[in-house]
Amino acid sequence: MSELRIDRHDREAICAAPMFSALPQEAIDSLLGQSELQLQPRRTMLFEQDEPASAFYLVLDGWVKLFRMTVSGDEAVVGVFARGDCIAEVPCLTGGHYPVSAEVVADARLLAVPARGIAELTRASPGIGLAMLASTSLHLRKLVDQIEELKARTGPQRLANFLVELAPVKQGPCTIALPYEKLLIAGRLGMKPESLSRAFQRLQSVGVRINHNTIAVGDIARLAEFAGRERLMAFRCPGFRVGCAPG
Amino acid sequence: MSELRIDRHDREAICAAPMFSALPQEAIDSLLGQSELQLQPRRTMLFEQDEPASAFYLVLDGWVKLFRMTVSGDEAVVGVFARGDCIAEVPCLTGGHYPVSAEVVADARLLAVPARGIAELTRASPGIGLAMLASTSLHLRKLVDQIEELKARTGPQRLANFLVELAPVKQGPCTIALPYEKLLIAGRLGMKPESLSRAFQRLQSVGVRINHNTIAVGDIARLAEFAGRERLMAFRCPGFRVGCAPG
DNA sequence: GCCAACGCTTGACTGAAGTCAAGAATGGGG
DNA sequence: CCCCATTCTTGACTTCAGTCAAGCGTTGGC
Repeated sequence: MSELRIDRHDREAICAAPMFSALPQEAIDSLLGQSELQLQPRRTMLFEQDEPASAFYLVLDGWVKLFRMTVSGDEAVVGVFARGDCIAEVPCLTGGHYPVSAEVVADARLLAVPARGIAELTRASPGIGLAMLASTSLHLRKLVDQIEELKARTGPQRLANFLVELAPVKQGPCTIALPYEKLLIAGRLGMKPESLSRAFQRLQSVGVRINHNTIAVGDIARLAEFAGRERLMAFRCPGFRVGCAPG
Repeated sequence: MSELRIDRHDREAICAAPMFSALPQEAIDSLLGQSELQLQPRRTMLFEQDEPASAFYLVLDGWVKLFRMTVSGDEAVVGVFARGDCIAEVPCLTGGHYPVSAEVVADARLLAVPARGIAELTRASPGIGLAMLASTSLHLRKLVDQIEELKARTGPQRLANFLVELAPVKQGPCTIALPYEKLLIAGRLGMKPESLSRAFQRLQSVGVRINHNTIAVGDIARLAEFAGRERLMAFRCPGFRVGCAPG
């Protein structure tokens, strides 16, 4: 729709993406020639689950959420993607359908690469299959990480881990600006907003202060240790009894 | 170790695997020539997480479990693979490390394809990158399915779904033989053996009878419907009270 | 044939997280 | 400016699943 140009800055981001980095310059040029720069406002859909894959996207700015609608109507967030991330390149190349839906959750600038473009390129420059595999490999890892996380960590631990990944430092104190709304963070971490609130509260006991969108961490290393802890059963009150005695 | 031959029957299974099906006959021959047929008994490891990927495996018989050890020492099962399934082809091709560990959980016959073999083949027959992408695409889908399942379904629902996938029919009654031990099924479904036991009990109310390793289902369609239900809060007894009255 | 090991089940209890409902805070739109 | 919608927080309650412990049944070794 809009006449937008790819500037030098964007070009860097594009070339750094795993799926482009292994390609020769002219292959990239060819793809960029067919691609379109899009501005998509928040709350718009890039594509819906089960549609035939017609294009893949590279995020230049903003945030995009990948999710599935479950039978019961609520959504399962599969990932949230930012600048430099590539979305749906696999179904595009294999000629399949999108396995998830994609929604813009913060006004985004995107590079949309049409599927037919890749199909051609594949014949012209055969190495591209391998290049994409590198990209896919990353996605696989992330999904496996997510499964491990869901199976083995509690809500507060997942949140702690999320914060550690966002943190600019490896140890010592720091402050973190939450990248998007808590509603979405909750989805990303596989819990309800109420549970997220409580998870934040719990983290106060390991030196985390919350103020709207900014988080102050006393010691990142301590937070990281908490995230990896073996299913926190801390906070046990010794002589505590519940309800009425039996009999 | 053993001098085993690939018979016609195995060849069929190999050619049907997504990552081989798109390859020309001579490419397959070349790979098979370098590969080794292995017999691996139960409880042996194929590879460990973080080892450099030296070979990938195609399962011809038996069952192989992929998992991760968590910091706390218990394992998160990422998948359980059977005849026709391909394991670890991606890290092999991209020259990375295994992202998970693999253990044989039922005596297995495996085709082990060395990594260097693929590297060569990649240069000789450039389409192979795409072929593998097809295979990878499947893995991605399965992982996404698993994440959705963990996030949106209860234990009994996951079990119901597991049974439905095993069932030979789409509706009506049938009996199912559990493919491996309940201990492993529990892992695969992301719960403890105790919880699995209870999940089986719950399923009795939707027409499931359990007898050791064989499951009798009254109506598969009913079970499938239960699996997709919106977080079963069924089975509430109207006038039921627990424990002692308050005050 | 006995005993130990293992896989599985059961019960009682605890803690984790979803639900429902009510309110505070924020942020546009008219 | 006010109003309404959205987001976030809090509280009370319920359900789900893990833990601990005991018990049953099968299997395999001696």
